[in-house]
Amino acid sequence: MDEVYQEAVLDAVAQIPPGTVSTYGDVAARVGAVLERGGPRQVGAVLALGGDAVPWWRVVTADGRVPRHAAVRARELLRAENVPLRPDGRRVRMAGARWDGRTRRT
DNA sequence: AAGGTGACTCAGG
DNA sequence: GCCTGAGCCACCT
Repeated sequence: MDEVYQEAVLDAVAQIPPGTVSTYGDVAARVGAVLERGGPRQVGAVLALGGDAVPWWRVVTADGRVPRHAAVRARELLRAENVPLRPDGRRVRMAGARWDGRTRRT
């Protein structure tokens, strides 16, 4: 199996700084830039398996919605680390919370 | 080989 | 703002 890809995704997610978020597409792009494969859906697939080991709640859809399978839980966690949410609290304010991938930890 | 499915995304109505 | 349809990548029947 594609352990390499899975590890790359989990690593990328683990590097998202607290208080910020990335989209599935962003993660897929960072991983894909190196491995030349995968896509947003693959990122989701990986998180579905071993996601509990990383801050999965910092990965949201392109329009700032949190993953539907655990939306409530995700909103709690995001709010807890001060991620800017829209007034209704149902979506993340992408303009202010989106991580650009530059402050990578080594 | 062909078709279905999904923690996705983008453009249209 | 919600629903569709098409595009997408990998995996399963």
